[in-house]
Amino acid sequence: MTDVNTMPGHLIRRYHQASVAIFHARVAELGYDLTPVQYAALAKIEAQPGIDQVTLAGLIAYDRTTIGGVVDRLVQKTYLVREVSATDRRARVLKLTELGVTTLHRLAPAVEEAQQTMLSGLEPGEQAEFVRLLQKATAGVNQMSRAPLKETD
Amino acid sequence: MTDVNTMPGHLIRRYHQASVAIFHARVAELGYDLTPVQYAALAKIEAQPGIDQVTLAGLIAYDRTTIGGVVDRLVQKTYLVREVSATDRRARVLKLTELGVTTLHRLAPAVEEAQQTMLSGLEPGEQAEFVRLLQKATAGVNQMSRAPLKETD
DNA sequence: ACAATATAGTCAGTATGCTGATCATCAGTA
DNA sequence: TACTGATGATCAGCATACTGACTATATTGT
Repeated sequence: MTDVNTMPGHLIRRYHQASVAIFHARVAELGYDLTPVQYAALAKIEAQPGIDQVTLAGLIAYDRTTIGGVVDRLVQKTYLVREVSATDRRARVLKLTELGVTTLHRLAPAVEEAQQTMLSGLEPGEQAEFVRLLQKATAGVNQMSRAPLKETD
Repeated sequence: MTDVNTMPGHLIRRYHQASVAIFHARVAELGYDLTPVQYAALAKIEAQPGIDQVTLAGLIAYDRTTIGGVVDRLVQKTYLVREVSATDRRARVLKLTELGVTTLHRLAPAVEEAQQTMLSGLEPGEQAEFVRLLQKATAGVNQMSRAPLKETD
């Protein structure tokens, strides 16, 4: 009898679910309403101002269709500015606003705490090993996703 | 500089993404179009015929709102029958159809293979340890999800 | 220069998940 | 019995993700 609750795929789904809930709770405590995906996008755009949407998607392993909506919402919240690229009129260039930068820095500690909370079921000694294996396992299946990571970072 | 690509939350999102893609690919090879969530629901209903939606949701850690739509689609595909409970007119009782049972059994090997593929980035020795840690970590954050697992199984 | 191809982005449609509200029904109690 | 609260299910609305198709613009090859 193969119980779904012992299958990696099902465990991953549940863990992801909880991880999003934890992130949301921490961020809400500070009075913000940013999703993990939105946060990751902001963080990457800060690191590489002027990045276009497809490159951004590659750097954080998003689907290029999804990124459009994410950027829309961030622009709407005035964390971002999206402009047509001067060198390629197909491309949209992304930059953080001042509010975007402030928000990102203000949320950083809460995001770090959320990561710790996600690992709180493990012994301190197990946590590092788990993250190592998670990185390795994720790297192993990277190409099987529609939105693989492309680290030209 | 804390890169999101080293954060557990971000890794688990990516891993989940790939895991769904792998599942979908394997199932599509057999000519089916079932999602991981739909498969898990079918598997649990087979194990407990006549289960109601809330109990089902608890057993596989779904949100009770989500389960409605999942069941809708499974009913539409004629894998399931949903009837008003004889003992509690609020509740909907779920049972597999013959097609549902056949499909479930036909997909089982592909689902097993998908689980193996998800772990393929790890050494054989690491896989068991990873699954153990994943189970432990997931159990540790179970209560922080809106849809915690309730195993009265 | 022109045709073929590739790329950036969007749109429509579908499936999970969530929040918060509502409705119907059930169970316990005054 | 009538009231109160709890519970099963649904609905509206939003945010990720996916598929597949489409437009506009660049690039490449002849």
